[in-house]
Amino acid sequence: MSWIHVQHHMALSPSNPPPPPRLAAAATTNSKSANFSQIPSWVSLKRTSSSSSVKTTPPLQQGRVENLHLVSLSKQAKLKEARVFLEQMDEAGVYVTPHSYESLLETCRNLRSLSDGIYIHDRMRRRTVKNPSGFLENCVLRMYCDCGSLVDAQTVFDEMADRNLGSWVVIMSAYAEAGFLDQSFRLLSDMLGLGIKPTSMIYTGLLKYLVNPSLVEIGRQLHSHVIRSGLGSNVAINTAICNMYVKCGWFEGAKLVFDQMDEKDSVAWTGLMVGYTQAGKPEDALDLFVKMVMEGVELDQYVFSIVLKACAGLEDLNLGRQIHSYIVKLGLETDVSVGTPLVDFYVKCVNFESACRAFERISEPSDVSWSAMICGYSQIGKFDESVKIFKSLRNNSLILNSFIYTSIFQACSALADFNLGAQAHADAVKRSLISHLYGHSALVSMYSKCGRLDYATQAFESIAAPDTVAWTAIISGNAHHGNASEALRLFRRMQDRGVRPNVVTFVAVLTACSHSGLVVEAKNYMDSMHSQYGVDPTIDHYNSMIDIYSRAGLLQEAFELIKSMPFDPDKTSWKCLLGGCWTHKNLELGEIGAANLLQLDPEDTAGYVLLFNLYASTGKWEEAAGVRKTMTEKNLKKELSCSWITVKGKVHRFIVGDKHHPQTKEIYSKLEEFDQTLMNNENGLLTEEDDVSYTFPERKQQLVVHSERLAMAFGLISTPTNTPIIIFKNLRACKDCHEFAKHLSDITGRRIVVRDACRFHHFQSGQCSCNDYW
DNA sequence: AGTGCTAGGT
Repeated sequence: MSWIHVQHHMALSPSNPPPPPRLAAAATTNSKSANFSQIPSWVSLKRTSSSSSVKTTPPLQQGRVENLHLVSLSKQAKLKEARVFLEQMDEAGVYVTPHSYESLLETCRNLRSLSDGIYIHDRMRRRTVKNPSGFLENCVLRMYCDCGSLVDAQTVFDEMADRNLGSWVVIMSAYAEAGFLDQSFRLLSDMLGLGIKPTSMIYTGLLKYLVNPSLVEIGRQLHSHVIRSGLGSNVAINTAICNMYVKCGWFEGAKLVFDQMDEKDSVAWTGLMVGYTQAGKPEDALDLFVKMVMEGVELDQYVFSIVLKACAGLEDLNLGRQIHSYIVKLGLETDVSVGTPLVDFYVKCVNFESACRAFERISEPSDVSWSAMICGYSQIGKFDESVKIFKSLRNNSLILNSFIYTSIFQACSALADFNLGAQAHADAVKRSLISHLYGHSALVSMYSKCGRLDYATQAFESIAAPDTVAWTAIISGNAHHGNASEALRLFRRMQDRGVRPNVVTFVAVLTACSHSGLVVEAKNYMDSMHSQYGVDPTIDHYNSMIDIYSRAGLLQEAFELIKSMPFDPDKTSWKCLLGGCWTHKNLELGEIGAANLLQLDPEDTAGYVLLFNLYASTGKWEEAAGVRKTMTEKNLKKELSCSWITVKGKVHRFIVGDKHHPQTKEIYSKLEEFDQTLMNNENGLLTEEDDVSYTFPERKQQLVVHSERLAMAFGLISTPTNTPIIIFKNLRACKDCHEFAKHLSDITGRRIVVRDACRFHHFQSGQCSCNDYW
């Protein structure tokens, strides 16, 4: 039994749509030559009695249903099934129509599946398609080009019987896109040699791949050729030339061409504005917009998207609002291509409420619109809202893109949510939605900030060609985990690979030095930044250096640097000095530091705390009392200290002296097992966790357990002994708790990781990775 | 035919 002898009828007409494919149900009664077991019943043409009654309809073309099924498989991107089905059609001798081939080739192109494309092409040559039309040949050609096999494309092109202008466009553009401009131009001269007159498509196909400053000379030559060939007034070509010049950074050329265009529509204007905006000249783009409006050019949604981007670049809230009202007047604010950049504009101007309102007006928000909102929430620190959007998009099977995943990795970094971060990572891998570099760098940083430097390293190693940002992420990760030597080794490896460090890289390098007390090395990096790397130090670098000197007790050097650096010292500069003065008990410089700090910000709580400690540690109790009094008068309250730990995906938060946790009893009794001399606060200093009233000497008996210890104790009783206890806290670790963690790691044999506001501490066998230097 | 918005590292 073969299909081609079976009658066709109306089963597939619109009024009687086919039932959904029932793949398994159809696997029944086929015999002999062809095995049709995988064909849905509505394709195999065995019909029941009811169908034979519709005899009035003329039989459709033989093989029609099979070809429809083939096209349907290909449209669903089921190329594997399509190949199996093709073979069955072959065996049954069913003709495959050119339209089916066209559809299959298109799917191969879209999926970039060269192997399937080769298979289809082979089959076309072997089988029925003896004289393919020029159109179908072009489909094959385009398939090879899009699948990246220019060699095959060239062979097809050379052997084409029915070459048309489209064929030339396809192969020339493909060579240009792949960077083989010499081949494109070789073909252009072949073409001219054959007396074929190129159309505008030929030129625009080439011009769009010349948008690189190094190619501007070639672009100029092509431009002059275009003029000589008589196409100098073609709008499309001139627009493309204009785009090429502006994206090559040759603004005069672009303007010249633009001004000489007789007719220019919004596309030409938009292109030029894009060029200016990308080149960091948003003002010029906005000038063009004003001109455009005055000349009465019709404005479309694309115009507004780029204008809003320009406004966002300038963070010009006023101008943006004016344009917004213009958009509303034109009734364009519900259009997703206008609404989305509008949301982004308000986010960039840190006006989240307006962003929300703009978002609400979009009639059909796209994944890009949601992406902009996710960024907005992250920007105002509402990372949990970002995560909420992500989860609801995912649960509702809405479209997600690599931008969204990148933002979610960032949110997980900020929330230190390892579980969600790892889940999102797996999810993104499954959907092939990790952006090549952006996503990977965000992953490196996410894993590192979640305390998993091992995963961060793995994520980094999986990047084929890490760029400056990716290297910086892994260097910074090692720096914060206290692996200074590894950080510096990576810094050298980066340079060996020819990747240039930038300002941020040096922040990471100095951070590594700072956390390990590498004063000399830091000084060398600082000195070589400008001379050797051409990177000018910013105040952040100077502050790092001040911090390094101060921690090392080189307070005079720190002070000299503050006075001599080419920036006005900011709060951080003085705070670094003051911190060092406390640790190294230098009253004189400490008072200078505190005076300057409190002059810059009289409300800086940390400044008072440091000064209090400085006085207390040098026995100046009267002065210390004065500081405390000032704090009370100013009603300065410290940020509430808290520590948290994730157990089985649930976050357990503790504050100082917390007794709210359901397992409070077990937690406190666990703590009592450990040495009482390691209770906190024994030295009477004010720590980050303490309320001022608890820490005064006369009150020192009133001990309150720090949040960090509560979290550690809870970790001990609720996690398996072979796993590290990972604690996060919002403030810096206090010295006593640090000692306590060392002690705990020693007697319990557990690995303990504590991330405080500055860095990670890895405790093992009574030692900390920071070597007590932090 | 030629055009747009969203993302990484301190």
